[in-house]
Amino acid sequence: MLNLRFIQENPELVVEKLKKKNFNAQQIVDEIIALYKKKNEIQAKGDQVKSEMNRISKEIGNLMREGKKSEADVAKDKTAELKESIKQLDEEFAKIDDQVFALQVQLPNIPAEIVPVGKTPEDNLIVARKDEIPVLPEDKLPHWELAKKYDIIDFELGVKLTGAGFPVYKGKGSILQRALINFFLTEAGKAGYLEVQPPLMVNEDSGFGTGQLPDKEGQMYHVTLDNLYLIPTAEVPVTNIYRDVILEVKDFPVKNCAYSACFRREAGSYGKDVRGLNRLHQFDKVEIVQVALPETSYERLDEMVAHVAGLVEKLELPYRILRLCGGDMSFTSALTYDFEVYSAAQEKWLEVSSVSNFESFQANRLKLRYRDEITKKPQIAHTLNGSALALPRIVAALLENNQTPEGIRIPKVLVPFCGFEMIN
RNA sequence: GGAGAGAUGGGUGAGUGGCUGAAACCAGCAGUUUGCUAAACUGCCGUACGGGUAACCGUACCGGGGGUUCGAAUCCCCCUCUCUCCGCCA
Repeated sequence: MLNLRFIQENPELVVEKLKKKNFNAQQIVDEIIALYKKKNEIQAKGDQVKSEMNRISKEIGNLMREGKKSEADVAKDKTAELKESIKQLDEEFAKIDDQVFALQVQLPNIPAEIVPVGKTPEDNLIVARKDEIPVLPEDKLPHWELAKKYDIIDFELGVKLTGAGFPVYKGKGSILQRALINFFLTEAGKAGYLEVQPPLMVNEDSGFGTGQLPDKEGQMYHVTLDNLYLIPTAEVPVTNIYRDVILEVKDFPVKNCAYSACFRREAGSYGKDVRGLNRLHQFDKVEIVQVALPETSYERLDEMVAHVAGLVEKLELPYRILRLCGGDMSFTSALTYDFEVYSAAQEKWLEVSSVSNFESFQANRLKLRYRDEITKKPQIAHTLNGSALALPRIVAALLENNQTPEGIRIPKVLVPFCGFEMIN
């Protein structure tokens, strides 16, 4: 959510910058400014009337204490009109306030200066690549076939228990999952992230704080009986730790990591792109989250990107890093880097991580602030997060790229976590 | 699920209709004293919106929403959450 004052003071800038996200903000911004002006007028008027009301009330109190009941009654007569006026102004104010808010939440975050112009994933900018594609035998298999061959992931069993997109990991498949989670958390810990285990369900306030609600309600599983949402990513509970918090400068940088299962409805996505592990309703992910000072948040973003790059390197996977173009970025992000690994049997790139700086967009909703050392006033902080990493597509690439006639080779770095070197 | 108690500023905790945006204490910040540390003393010390270059001023906020009243942290209603006991249970 963009700051109201900021919109009001920089309307042309907002409209201009949002064009990069292929978003025409002109009308919304115009309406916001008109309403904002009106809102201020009503507030000024209301505050004045309330001030008068408070003054009379105090006077009545004094008169009563002095026993001047008849004078107090005279004063009381004056209040009826003021009271009615306050009621009307309050109602009008609330109405406009709601209208402004409804418009405000429709505006996406402003993209950073270096975000490439573009509309589709083709316009994303490849900023780094390490893409020596492994040479696989003629009879190479996609991961869903390998999963069946070695009996490590059972998609049909998941359908029986729950439905499509809820696979059952078995034996070495299950151990591989556990090993990856442990590896990712260990690496994050080494990089200074404090590990947390968050709840897997969140309330509405949390959903709003990170931007899932109200716009993307259909993406989450909703437990209606208790009005809770299954988290689509640990970003939601972990970032919301800092909702309504005022940090001190000495608290920075704030770095948290968390493993969680993630739940996504993925309504409307079917077909060959969702085969096997490519797109699931439930999957595992280790997330890294940072709260940063505005002036250093882009340094923190670079640090996070470097951390994620280190992970895919250690897993010996071909990868590339994309700087997302305006049209492919999320609503809430100011700058996003996607990581893709190459899945050599499917012969396609799979997104395994998305690392973003949200600047003050989430923090505004979260009321996440820090106390400025000089002015001592609360200022909006910046939030960032990234996958480090999401498991299923990593597993898909590992299985496909490391298949050999003898079985599937486990990358060296994972062997101590797995306890075996081959899946066979 | 049943019964009861409660929700006040960073923390503890006072406050049953006006002099309370809120005592006191602790923590924190600035200063005085001090050879250093400690202690003592003095002052400051919530957030948001609006106005003002600023000092500051106005308004709102004592879990959330509504009501009574000239006036509500305080009285009434609804909701949420927390705690205690009982039941159930990993």
